[in-house]
Order: sequence, then structure tokens, then C-alpha cells
Amino acid sequence: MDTALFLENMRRHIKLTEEEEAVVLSKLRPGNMKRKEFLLKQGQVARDLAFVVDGCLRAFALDDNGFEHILQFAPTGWWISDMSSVISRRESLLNVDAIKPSQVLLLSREDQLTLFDEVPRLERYFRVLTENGLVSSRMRLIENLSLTARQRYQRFCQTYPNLINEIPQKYIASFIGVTPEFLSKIRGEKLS
Amino acid sequence: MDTALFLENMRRHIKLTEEEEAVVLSKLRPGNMKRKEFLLKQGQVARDLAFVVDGCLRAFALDDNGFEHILQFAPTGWWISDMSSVISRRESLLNVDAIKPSQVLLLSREDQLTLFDEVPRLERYFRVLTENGLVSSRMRLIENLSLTARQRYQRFCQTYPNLINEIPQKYIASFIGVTPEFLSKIRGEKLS
DNA sequence: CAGATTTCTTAATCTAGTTCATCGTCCGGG
DNA sequence: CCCGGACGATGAACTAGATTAAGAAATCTG
Repeated sequence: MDTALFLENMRRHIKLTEEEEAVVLSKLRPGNMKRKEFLLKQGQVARDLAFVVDGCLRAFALDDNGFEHILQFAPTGWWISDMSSVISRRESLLNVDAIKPSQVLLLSREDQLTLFDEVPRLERYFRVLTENGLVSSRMRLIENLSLTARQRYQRFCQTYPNLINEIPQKYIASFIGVTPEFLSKIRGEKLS
Repeated sequence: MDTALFLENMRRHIKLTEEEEAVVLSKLRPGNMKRKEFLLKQGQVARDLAFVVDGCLRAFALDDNGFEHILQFAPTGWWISDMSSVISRRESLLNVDAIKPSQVLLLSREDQLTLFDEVPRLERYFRVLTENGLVSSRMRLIENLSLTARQRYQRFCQTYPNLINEIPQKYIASFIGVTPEFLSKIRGEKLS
């Protein structure tokens, strides 16, 4: 399993010695996921954080009518999980699965906390990730309250330009909060 | 200014010695706010966290059409601010003002960080508050994606039963993401 | 207390987005 | 190689909620 991408990502935030990096790597468990394979189902307590080395995962909630609402995509180079379940050790409201065949590096909460003792500088890396999660969650809330579907789609295209042609369109619809039919119509308009 | 409410709130999370509590209190600056007075305007970097001793504040975003979208209410006993501006020291996207005449206790980010050194146990108190902020921000996102206006209003009534008769209805409309006219219609229905 | 301003209600009209149904296409697996 | 199931496009009918307007009620403010 290729850990170069992970190291590169971490080095962008913190500088560790080679020994420290080795300690961190020793806790990462590589894994392969098939399309539609679950990393986490709602009702479970989330144990692992996942770093996506290749492929793409998603986190989504199911509503009372069985509709999926995607809260986050995690393409190559992103972390994903249900942070609030991990933190609180409460049952997760979210599901996480693979949109396409993917390779991930898993880190259990337990190992993460151990690492914080062994490699204190690591704490900053994850603190920044958590803060970014908070900021982007709040941004999405603002955008959902204040933008039209068309604007949300444009915003999506700006934010995830790589994903647009990588993943099925219905997932994009679910992310921006419209039906697949309506997204199809929006996209039709833009060609005029 | 009455600090009993704040102490009670803090004691629910952490146990400090009397001396430590005194140190914390020494950094809190009491303030009075008139209705519609601003604590924070968008574009500024948020410097202070505010604990509401009495009254009620709100945090809201303005969209391109000048409409307000309320992200959080802070009635008596709550903290409010734009955490992501405080943390990142970037310009805030949010406005915070008083819905009614209010009394607050202000804590600057600078003093907060100093306190973390002087009273390390305090860090847990604020970490929990931040985590709760993350959880509730994510909950609201899920609910906005998956509930109807009527359901969001019911949820609001459950979550903030005290506020319903305390604040103007148009603020509730802005919080749940509908027009005041439509909220009025919803409320009319329920009497049948 | 009077006038002004803000807030709430009601009702008619309008529209963004949903629902449902149908059809063509694209694959991935046997 | 072909066939069954997912995916996307399209269109007609429908609905939740917005918009506009106007009057009634409540609440500042002097």
C-alpha cells in the first residue's frame, strides 16, 4: 500500500522526524474497498478514521423516507468518518461507503490518542482537520439556506472540479440537495 | 454583573478550585447590549466569545439579496461567537447582534489562550463546547436537507421551547429557513 | 397618550423543484 | 456476446413554499 500520498498530505501541515513518521505509519492499517462496501453504518459507534489513498468514499444520512443525503465526499487525499461519533463515542447517524473501488488507510481512535502522546506534534494536524470540518459544515449550511439549486451546483463544480466526471450524477444531486431529474434539467440548461 | 450563572454552567463540565475560578472570572468583561446592538459584524475578525447572562443574541449570515439567515440563537446560559473566525483569525462571514436587551460576559481569544496555560483544566470546558458546536451544526445540515418546513418548525419548538414566546416570530422563520408569511400559515394550521 | 414603525395575518398568484412515467444508453457479469 | 440492471434524459402534472400586497395588531418613542 502506497503511503507517499499520506506523508505528503501530513507534511503540508507539520514537520516530523523520520522516526516519528515511522511511528505514525505503523498505526495505519491499509484496506481495500469494493464499490458500495461500507466503512461505517448508522447505529454503530465509529471507531476508525479513513484516509483515502485512491478512489472515493462518501458520508450520508438516511431520512425517514429512505432518501440519502450526502454530507461529504472524500476523494483521493481526504480524510473521512463521522467525527462526532468518533469524538463522543455515540452511535453514528451517518453511513460511510465507497462510491468506487478504493484504497484506504485506517486509523483507530484508540491508536490516534496513543499517537498524540507519542508524537505530540501530530495533534496539530488533526486539530486543523477538525477545524476545517467545522468551517466547511457551517459553510454548507449557509449555502443551503441562501443559494438556489443552480447556484449550489455551480459551487459544487468549483469545489470538486475533479469529481464531476468521476462519479455518478445522482450522487452530486444528493449532495446539493435536489432530485437526479432536476439536476439533469439544470445541466441541460447550461448547454444553451 | 452576575457571574453565578456562568459558574454554574462551567461547574457542570469541570471542577476548579476557588482560586482557579477567580482567575477565570478576572478575564471576563461584563457588558450590556441594547436591542439590535452588534457584537460582531461580518468582515471583522472575531475577537471575543460571549456568554449570555441575560437576554438573547443571534448569529446570522446575509445573502446576496440582503436576506438574513440565522444560524444560532444564544439565550441565557449560552456561548456565542463566530468560532471559525476566532480560531482562524480570518474575517467573519457572520453577524452577531442582540435580539433583546442583554447582558453578556466577554472573553477575548487572547485571554482565553492565556487561561489555557494558567488553568489547564479549562481547556476541556471549551473543547466540549466546540465539539457540541460541530455536532449541532451537522445536525442542522442533515435536518435542512431531509425535513419539511413543518417538521423543522416542530423540531425548533422542541429544541427551544422557551424561545417561542420570547422572540419575534420572524426570527424563528429565518432560523428554520422559511419566510415569515409561510411560518404564519404553518402556525395557523396547527390550531385546527 | 398619539403617531410612527415594526410585526403578524390573510389571501391571491407565481415558481422552483418534486413526482411519476417512459425511453434510450451504457456497461459489467455470466 | 448479450442481457439485465443501473444510469441519465425528457416531459407532464403537481406541490411546497416564495412573492406581493394590504390591512390589523402590537410595540416603541417622544
